[in-house]
Amino acid sequence: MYIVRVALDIPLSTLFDYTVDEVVAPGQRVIVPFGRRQLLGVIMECVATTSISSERIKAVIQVLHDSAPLSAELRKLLCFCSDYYHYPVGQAVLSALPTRLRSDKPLVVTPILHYRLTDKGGALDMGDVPKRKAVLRRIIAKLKEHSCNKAQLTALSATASSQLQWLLQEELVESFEAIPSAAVTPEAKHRFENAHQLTSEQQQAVDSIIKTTGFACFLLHGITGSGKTEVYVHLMDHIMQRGGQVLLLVPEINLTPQLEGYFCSRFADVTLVSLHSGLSENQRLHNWQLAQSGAAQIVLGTRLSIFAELPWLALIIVDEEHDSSYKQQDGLRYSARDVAIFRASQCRVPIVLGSATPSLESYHNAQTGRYQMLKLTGRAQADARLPTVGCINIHQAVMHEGISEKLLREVEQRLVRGEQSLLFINRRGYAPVLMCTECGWLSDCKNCAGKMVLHLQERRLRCHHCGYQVRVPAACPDCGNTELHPLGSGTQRVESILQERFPDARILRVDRDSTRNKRAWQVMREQIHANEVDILVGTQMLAKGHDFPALTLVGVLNPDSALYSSDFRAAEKLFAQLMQVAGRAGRADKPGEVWIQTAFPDHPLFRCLQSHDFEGWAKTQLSERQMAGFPPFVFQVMLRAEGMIEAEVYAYLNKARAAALELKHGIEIFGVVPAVLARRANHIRAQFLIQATTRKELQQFMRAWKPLLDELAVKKLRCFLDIDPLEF
DNA sequence: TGATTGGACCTG
DNA sequence: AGGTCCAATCAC
Repeated sequence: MYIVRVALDIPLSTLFDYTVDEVVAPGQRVIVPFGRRQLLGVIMECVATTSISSERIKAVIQVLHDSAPLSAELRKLLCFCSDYYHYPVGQAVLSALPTRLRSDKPLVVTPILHYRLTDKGGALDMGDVPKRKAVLRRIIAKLKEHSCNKAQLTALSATASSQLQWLLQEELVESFEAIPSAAVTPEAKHRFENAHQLTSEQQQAVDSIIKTTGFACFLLHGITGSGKTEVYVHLMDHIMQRGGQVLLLVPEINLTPQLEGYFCSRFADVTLVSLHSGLSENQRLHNWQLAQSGAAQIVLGTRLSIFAELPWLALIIVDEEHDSSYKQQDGLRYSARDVAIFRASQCRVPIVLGSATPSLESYHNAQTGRYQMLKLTGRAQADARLPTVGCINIHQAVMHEGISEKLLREVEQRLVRGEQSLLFINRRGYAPVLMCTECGWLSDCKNCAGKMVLHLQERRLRCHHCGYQVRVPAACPDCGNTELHPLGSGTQRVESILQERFPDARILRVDRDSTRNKRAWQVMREQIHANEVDILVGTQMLAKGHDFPALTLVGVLNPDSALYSSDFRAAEKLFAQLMQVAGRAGRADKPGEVWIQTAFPDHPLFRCLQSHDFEGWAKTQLSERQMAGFPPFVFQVMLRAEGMIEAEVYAYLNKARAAALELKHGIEIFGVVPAVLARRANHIRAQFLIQATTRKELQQFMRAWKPLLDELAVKKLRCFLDIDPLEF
């Protein structure tokens, strides 16, 4: 008879002890009785004794052998996260598993179909395939390199799936089942397409990283176009030569198919898998197991892939490390970048944080010597120039409904020259609020403290916080006045203004509304690349990744709200975003121009942007942060609560705050304040902040405070702790 | 009078 | 979380 300590998906910070009569290993999945029900759990420890009396302890119902046990390394990582983020250990463990492994239903492994050329297809000469069938040619070319799964092929184009059907019908391509292999040691069997000569800066960066043994954290600070990806490729090659696995984190799902295609083209015969929430359950499990068995040499994924098991992990890369999507905003509120650093140190492997605009946290750590700074200052293609950046003072310029005459002229020039323009505005919909010209009525949401956004196309007012929508009223609901006036502009309004001014221009709007359909964004990217678009209007979606070679003009419409935001990170975020969007312009042989419409053309943010001076910007920001006592000079935790009754929310937070003050830890405890959106979906939201000058102090305080918090917990309220919060 | 509903308590 | 137990409240 053995005793095991089991992690269960229960919001309690303990493990549960069970007896088991067979020999088991930690990390195995088990089914256990829990109250009246049965739950799936993971064995975290095998122990000799328990404090649970023999009458109360129950026996494991079944030990599952259909999946490999979680490694000690991953279990330790998850325990660290549970501890650091003060989140129930069982929920932390279970939330890291692919959904199929969290269910107590037996695992039926449905094989993933792969595709390869038949003999008939292999005999096909590229000359036989019509030039006009570009997608078909790409599929065949890809399959000539290696077999692919469906996801890899459909990533090539929006129409790839129907072309694949045709190829199968014609028996040029056949499918076969890929069986997840048993544990393997990766072999250096790949062929490396070393297409580019590294610049000396790139070579130096690669050399510094590969010469380290054990843990080291590098901040790869490289301007857009300086060839960070090429550094990654060379590092990966080096690691894979030695039989190691590489974990590459990227901020968004949208970026994985392109990157997956790119790395596959650089490394023939490499097993690369992606991990993100967009995969089917089956595919996700399959890829997870390929990583776990060691068969996948490269794992490319979003934040959740930081919990992938990699027995031969030898390098972690976090691309665009400043990106806030690395922070999970519900449940286990982890920062994948920070967890990655912990994981690298635990595994004694190097980690590379890459960015053109590092987070001030990382930049500060590099300045103080905790990380090693590696700089790429030159563009990889020597002839490519940085875009010129200028400001248009909106108080001195001739404006047409929010767009300056100057910017419109610039757009016109691009139209004449057959080049593309991009107008960047971080607001979707037609106008952010509708107003009555008579009585001043505003389109408030009935469930939230926010305003309903006017969507003219759909003729709806929509709340972006709770999803509530109504038809646009014909008259003011308060006074009956029929003159309702849209205030401010969003992407839809900019699109219609441009269409009016340039009736013949092909305008494409890219925001969450226009790309809601799964395929839509990919179709649009293809249109942009095929030069079927003259003017792009879009939100931050357009700023991330993706080169648009014909793009030579970027206009930024109203970024000023970030300059006087209550969120101390708003300016940092804006700088990164503008740097990124500016990087879209003029990447090929044509120089790019960026025009920013602002009321504050002399603001240091724009000054630094004009001279492409990240370092100057970072230094002014860091000294401001130091004076104000903000991160990265302090470490924070936020306690938030939401509930239907305002008094209950505040009563809970005030009690929690009193308990914190009572502990007399000498750390800073701020007052209870309403959240930025004080009411959302009819729930009152409030919060308070605690900060300390070191992580250690904060964690010591948390260890004393957390049990008191658990005692205060009220069922009717949703309460949660956010360690190292990014949003306020 | 039984039926419904909400809160406290517990899970090994 | 989700289930159970128990008591207050409700409809007739």
